[in-house]
Parts: sequence; structure tokens; C-alpha cells
Amino acid sequence: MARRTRRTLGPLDLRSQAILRAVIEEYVTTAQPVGSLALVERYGLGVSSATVRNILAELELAGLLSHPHTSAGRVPTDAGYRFYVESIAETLPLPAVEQLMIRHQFGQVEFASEHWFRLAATTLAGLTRSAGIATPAKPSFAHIRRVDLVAANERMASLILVLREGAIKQAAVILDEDDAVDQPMLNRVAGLLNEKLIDLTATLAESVLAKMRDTDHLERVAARVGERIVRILRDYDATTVEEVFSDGLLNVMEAPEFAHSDKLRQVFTALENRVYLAELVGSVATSGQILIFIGAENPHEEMHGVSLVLAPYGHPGQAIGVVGVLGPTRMSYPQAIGTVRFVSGLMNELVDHLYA
Amino acid sequence: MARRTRRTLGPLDLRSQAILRAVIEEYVTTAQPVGSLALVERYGLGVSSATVRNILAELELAGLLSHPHTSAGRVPTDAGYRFYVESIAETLPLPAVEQLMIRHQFGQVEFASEHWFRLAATTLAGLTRSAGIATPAKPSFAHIRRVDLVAANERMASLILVLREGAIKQAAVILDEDDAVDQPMLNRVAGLLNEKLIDLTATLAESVLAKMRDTDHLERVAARVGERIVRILRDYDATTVEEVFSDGLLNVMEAPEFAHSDKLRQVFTALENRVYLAELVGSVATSGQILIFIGAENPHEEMHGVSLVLAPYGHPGQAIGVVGVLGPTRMSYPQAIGTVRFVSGLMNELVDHLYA
DNA sequence: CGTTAGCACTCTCACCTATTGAGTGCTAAC
DNA sequence: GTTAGCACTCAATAGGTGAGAGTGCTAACG
Repeated sequence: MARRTRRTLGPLDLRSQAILRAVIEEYVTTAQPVGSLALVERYGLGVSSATVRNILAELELAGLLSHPHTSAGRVPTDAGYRFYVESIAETLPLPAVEQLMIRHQFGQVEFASEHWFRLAATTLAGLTRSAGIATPAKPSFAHIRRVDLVAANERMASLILVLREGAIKQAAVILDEDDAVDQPMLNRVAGLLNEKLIDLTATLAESVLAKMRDTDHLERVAARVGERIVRILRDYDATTVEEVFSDGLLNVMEAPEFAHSDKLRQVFTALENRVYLAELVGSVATSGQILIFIGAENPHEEMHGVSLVLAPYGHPGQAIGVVGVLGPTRMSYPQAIGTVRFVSGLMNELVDHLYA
Repeated sequence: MARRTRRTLGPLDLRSQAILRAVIEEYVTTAQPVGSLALVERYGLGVSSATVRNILAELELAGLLSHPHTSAGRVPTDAGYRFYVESIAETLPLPAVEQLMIRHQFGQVEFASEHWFRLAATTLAGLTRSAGIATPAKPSFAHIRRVDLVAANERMASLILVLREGAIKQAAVILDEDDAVDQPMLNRVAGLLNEKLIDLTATLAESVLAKMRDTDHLERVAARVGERIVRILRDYDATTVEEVFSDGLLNVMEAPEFAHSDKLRQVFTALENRVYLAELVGSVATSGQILIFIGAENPHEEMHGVSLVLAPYGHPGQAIGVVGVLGPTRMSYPQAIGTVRFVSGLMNELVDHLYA
């Protein structure tokens, strides 16, 4: 809800908006509080510094700018950034050359879908000079695609479960003493399961398994393995975010605002215990649009001072993942949004291709 | 080679050695340069501070201690730590209670061998309050355990390859137009491959595949899939270190020596581009013993200021991985070594159990 | 001759005090 | 409504001082 602290675009005349933009854009590049003189010099505003000062004072009153101290220039507040982000219609689309280059990179690993999301994070990190974040595309309900069993010893087998969504799960299955098996037997069990369970979800698989006859050895073992499969599927379905991969945290560390404070440590903490990030990412996945979290809008104290630009990819009902960037609040939002939009679009295409 | 800058244990009399130890142990706990007075007060040395001063001056001349500035206490040099590490015969074994606790934790994930090394890193991080590092056990030559094929469309199949060493690889196989297949056909191909290739390495598999008749549809497709398998195996064999997992970098960040410098950033850089770590880890894997890299002994500039205690686990010829810790040079080496030794021993047991 | 007490010396750290300069906020004139 | 002018504020910087820690040296001691 904090996303819309100020939705009053009206009361602010165009010139004030222009000045706000100028302050933000200047601050984003210089990382220094910006004064009235610098504004009139570097941006052809056609007014004197005194007038600009008046307007700056107004903007500060409106809570969009702040003042580190009396004799310092202005710095955007989180609300200021928010206003700015809402007001810019045009985002900076990624240059065509780079688009091509990235498509090429993804082409290199085309069939290794489990690497896409990592590549996306790395790509985003490189393009925005911030940290890139990505999660694998996770289906709301996993579907069984393939079951394979390998004998470990006569009472234990390795279960390999391939999901339609691309993930592979491995687990051990331990059998009762009187259900001892060998590989040929396991092949028949796997065959039976592949025949009966293909394309099913956990719930459907369970009802099929319920019909297995306990009297038949083959079916009894199959039911046993099936139980394990259902458990794996349920675990998988229950996790909203399987994994959050991030790359390029170093870029963020290099920002001057993190140079001497221990803010960075906080951010790091927040990222290392992935729970919170998973929450955010989850909310993006369900929202279906690009979400931007600016500094203190973020309920977690540790995240104050950094912003997130996150976009979902994939299709609701099939599989959904999230890509985005994490950087200092003082980041180039137009560029970040443009880049994230492009990468999420690309991921969309890739997922489509996979499901087609 | 830098490991043995000073092997002259002789020239240093016992008292000097005791004082060097005292300095190091004091510095490890306080992180402050230690003065002569503090030493006689806190360690019952039986001599006056003046005598200690004389000896400290000697130790400094020998290059084992250094002086931040005239009126500061002594700080161990990397060579000092090296001397210390070589002189301590007894390392601090892990308390029995903790040993039990950790065994229990590993028991929880007993059959998920792909998680062991991560757990090892996390465990080491927690126990030593430094960063934990671990790589999965990687065999020198991968052996095929199981092949599975799932139809994607009639000209493309997903190949799932299970290695005897526990890893699972997935890849796409694209077939020629006149080799179109369906799932029943793929089942037969997989059956054939499982029969012929089980327990083989890349080279052996290749020779078997060479005998496939090009005239037979089944064998032709099998050969095609086999090629892909061999390529995967060769890629796998070629990588010395598959993945380096680290946890608890936050612990290291919290050390006072990293509080205000940008040393940490360097360490971070060194870790994020994993190449260098992979090199180190590779050298440990081949050496077969615990290796300790102290600060500037490390050829990489970025690693100055931090130390690594690394131990291999597994068996040469079968599979080898590495576990260890990364911390400030000012770390408790006896504790680190003891802990790393225990964890690598535990990993040994686990791997043994897996291969038994 | 090794050990020790005494003491001058050095150098950092913390604290205080100008001084500077950027940038504001106000006022009065345009 | 805009602008020039100007007093004012406050961080940042530099210079100065005193305290404290710890050394290194010397001379006396056993």
C-alpha cells in the first residue's frame, strides 16, 4: 500500500515536476545533494536560481525532497522517487545492439532451461550495474512427466522424477523387507507408474494410487513409490519460491552511499536469509506486473536505502518466475525498468517456446 | 611455495615461541595490537614487561610480528601466523556435543547427497563464525548409471542422465528428420542404452557406441543419443571443480578489520568470480591433506587479509570434494583446523557409505 | 650476561577550535 | 510572479593540543 503514498499528480504544476525530475536525474548521476545553482546551470530552466529555490522549498514541503542539512543541496526522498517513477511514462528501452547480444547469449544455452534464470540475473546485473535477481519459473502445480527408478540395493532405490515443468527431483525410496526388488522389477514398476501417472498432479496421482491392489507385489511397490512421488510434488507445490538467485551484488557495494556505512551489511543480511526476498518475489508473481519497491516503502528495515524493480515472467496457471534488479534508491529507474521489461519479455518468449 | 617462508623452528627458543603464541592468541581474541604489559598481566610469563619487550623486538626482527606504529603493540605478520600454525601440534577438536548435533543434522538429509556439501559449508560457517566453503564430491571420471529419454516432440527428446556419482544431467537431443520417434520408441532406445552403457565412462561408452549399426533405426537413434551422453560426460570430466558453495560471508563482514576498509570488497570480488577459488580448491583436492593459506601467501592480491583452511574429502580415484573455511587472517586456527578436520571426516564417512 | 626498573620519546586518538564555502531562506526591488 | 542581494547556517576541513599507550634505550641489579 505504501506504493501509493502520494497520488496527487495534480497539485504539482509542470515546472515543479520538471525541476523534481532534474533534481533526481542530477542526483542519480552525481550522488551529491544538488543545489539550485547547479540546476539552472546544467538544465536550461529559463529561470533564476532564486525561483528554483522557491520551488525546491515547495517540493520539500510536499515531502518529495529533503535536506541533509541547512547549507546542503536537495536530495530526493523515497516519496520523491515514487512520484518520479509514476510520472515517467517512457522508460528507457534497451538499445537494439544490446538486445541482440543478449538474445545471442540466451541462444547459447537454449536447451538448458535450468540455467535461464541465472543467466537472466547475471545479464541484468551487467546491464544495470546493479544486482540482478531471478527465480526459476515455478508452476503452481507440478505435473509428472517421467518416473525412473534405479536400484541401489535390494531394499533401496533411487527415484528420479522429471516434472513437466522442467525440474528434476531425486529421492531415495526404502522398501519393506518382503518387497525386495531388483532392477528388472524396478523397470516394471517405473513402467507402470509412467503409464498411470503421466501428466498428473499430486492430487490426481493420489487418487490413482489409491486404486492399486495391495495384494499384487508390483502394484504394492508402485504404490509405495507413488506415495513418495506425491510427497515430493506436494512439497514442491507448497514452496512459492524455489530459489532466489542473485548476481552482481558487488555493483551495489561499489555505490558511494554504501562505501562507509554498514547499510550494505543490512542489505546483505536481508538477502542472505532468503525468506523475505521470497515474499516480495511471491507478491510480484501474483500481481502480474512490474512492481517497484523504493527504499522505506519496503516493510523490512534492512531494505531501506535500496530499491527493487521486479517483473514476473511466464504465464499464470502454467509457471511463473520473477526477474529484477536491486540497487540503491538512487538508481536510474527508467533504465532499470526498461531493462527489466526487456529481460522479462525475453524470458516469456523462452518459456513459451518451452511449453509450445 | 610461499607456504614455507620460514621453516627455522630451531633458532627460536621456547620462551620466544610461547610469547609469539601469547601474542597471536591475544590478538585473535581482542583484534587489538597487543603490548608487553598486557602479555605479562594476562599470561603468567614469569618475567617483566621489559624482557618481553626485548623478545618482541627479536620476533619483529625475525619477521613474525609487526608494528602498526611506534607506540602501538605488536600484531602478528602472515609469517607469524604461519610459524604458529606449524608449531601447534594439537588442534582444537570439536566438542562431542556439537559433533553429535552435526551428525544429527546430516542424518536429516541422509539420502539427498546433492545437499551434503551445502550443509557442510553452512555448518562450518556456524561453527567457526567465519565463511564456510564446500564443493560437491566430483569423480575424476563419471560413470553412467542410468539413461532416460522423454519425448518432447517427434524430433526432440529430453535426455536425463544419472551418474553413478549422484549427479543428474539433463539435455535436449535433436534427431534427424528421418529418425522421428515417439515415446515407446524412446523407451526402447533408453532400454538399449541402459543395457549397453551401464557403469561405463565416456571413453568406454564411445567404443561401445562405435559398434552400433547405422542401418538399424533403433541403434542409429541410440548412437545419436549416445554421442550426446559422451559429450556430457566429457564436459563433466573436464571440469575440476563443479561448483563452489559458500555460506556465512556475513560472519566475515562482521570482523572489525573489515568494518571500514574496502578489503572486504576485494575478498568479495575474489569469491564472486569463482575461477580463483576453483584453482585453490583444485590444489587441495590433489594434495590430499589440509592446506592452510594465510593472507599474502595467497598469490591473489584480493585474498590478502584473509586466510583459508581447506581439507579434501572423498577418495582419490573415486570422487573428491573440498570443504573449508575462509576468515580473516586473525582467526582461531586451532579451532578452524579442528572443525574442518571433523567435517571433512564426516563427509568422508558419508561418501564411503554412498559408495559402499 | 640475562633481567629489570626507570624514563624519555614517539605516535595515534580524541577533542577542540577556527576557517572555508556551498547553499539556503528571506527581503526588497523589479 | 520573478529576481538580485545578502545574512545566515552548518558540514567539512585543517590545524592545534593534551592524554595515553607502548616502545626503546640505559643503567643498575643479581
